[in-house]
Amino acid sequence: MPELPEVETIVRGLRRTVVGRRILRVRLGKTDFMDDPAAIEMNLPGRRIEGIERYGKFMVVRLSETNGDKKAPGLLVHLGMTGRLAPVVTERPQEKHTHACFQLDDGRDLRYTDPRRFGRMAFLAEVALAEALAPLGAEPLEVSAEEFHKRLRERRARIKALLLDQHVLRGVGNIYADESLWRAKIHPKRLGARLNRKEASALRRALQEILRRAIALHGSSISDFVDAEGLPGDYQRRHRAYGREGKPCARCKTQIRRIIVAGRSSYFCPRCQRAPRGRSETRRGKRGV
DNA sequence: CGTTGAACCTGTTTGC
DNA sequence: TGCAAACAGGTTCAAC
Repeated sequence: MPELPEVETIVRGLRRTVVGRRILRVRLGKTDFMDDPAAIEMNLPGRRIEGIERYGKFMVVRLSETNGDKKAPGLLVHLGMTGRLAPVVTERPQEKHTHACFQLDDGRDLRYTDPRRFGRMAFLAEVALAEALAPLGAEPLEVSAEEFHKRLRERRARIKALLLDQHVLRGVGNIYADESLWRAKIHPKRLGARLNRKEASALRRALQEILRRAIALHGSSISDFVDAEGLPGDYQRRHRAYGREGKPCARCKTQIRRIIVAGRSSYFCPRCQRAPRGRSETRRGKRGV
């Protein structure tokens, strides 16, 4: 469900609705996806939510210090595929798959639900938070053209794999990778390092425009994604490649195809997005010397 | 290094 | 209708 635009949507909603609130009490359900559930239960009550930040697909709920024990502590949250984090009135019955319920001081709970439990949750102090986020790559909306191109040239994987690799860029997932490749007319199997400056530049621009637009429309709601206020996103109606197998390309009417690249379904237009030629980009490299 | 496939877990959709 | 297979917005790890 959640890629950068969806996480950004949630973060913005939470900033408006829960920052400043104090956590009174914690109730946990299944905890197998949490780093240290006991630490969450023990450390959150009594702390105030100071702010919420996004790093790629991660959210950091900044918490107040208590008696100087933990320095600049925060709750690190990743929504995985099906995670949701939203405030609801305490009276509301718990939805199925609610694994964390943080009772706030204003009659609401901040609840985390996640059927598949691919998400992640951890209470961490300043240093541990920084360590957890350090391996992440560049923020797609901030990366310069030069750095973007450089990061692609440093690696020898396919462009689709690079876009999905959170160590290269943070926050891009399967939908926005395919959408940006379609827009930039680049085949997902191309080697990232072989994109020329113009192509890299076009891809960065496509990615940024798509992400900005998706954020403006509150993300893509494919099954049941809803923001902090329970509203679905609208960007799924703008999808030009993702999930459109067999449907006509919006540019040339050729049927969109689905192939597996980097282990993920990849949708593309076989006419607009030319396949890499020769063996060089599909196999090992040049023939034996 | 890079790729592939499997694993983690549950729910929904598709196909026979 | 029923059941099984395929698939899902993500990440990680073993094996090649």
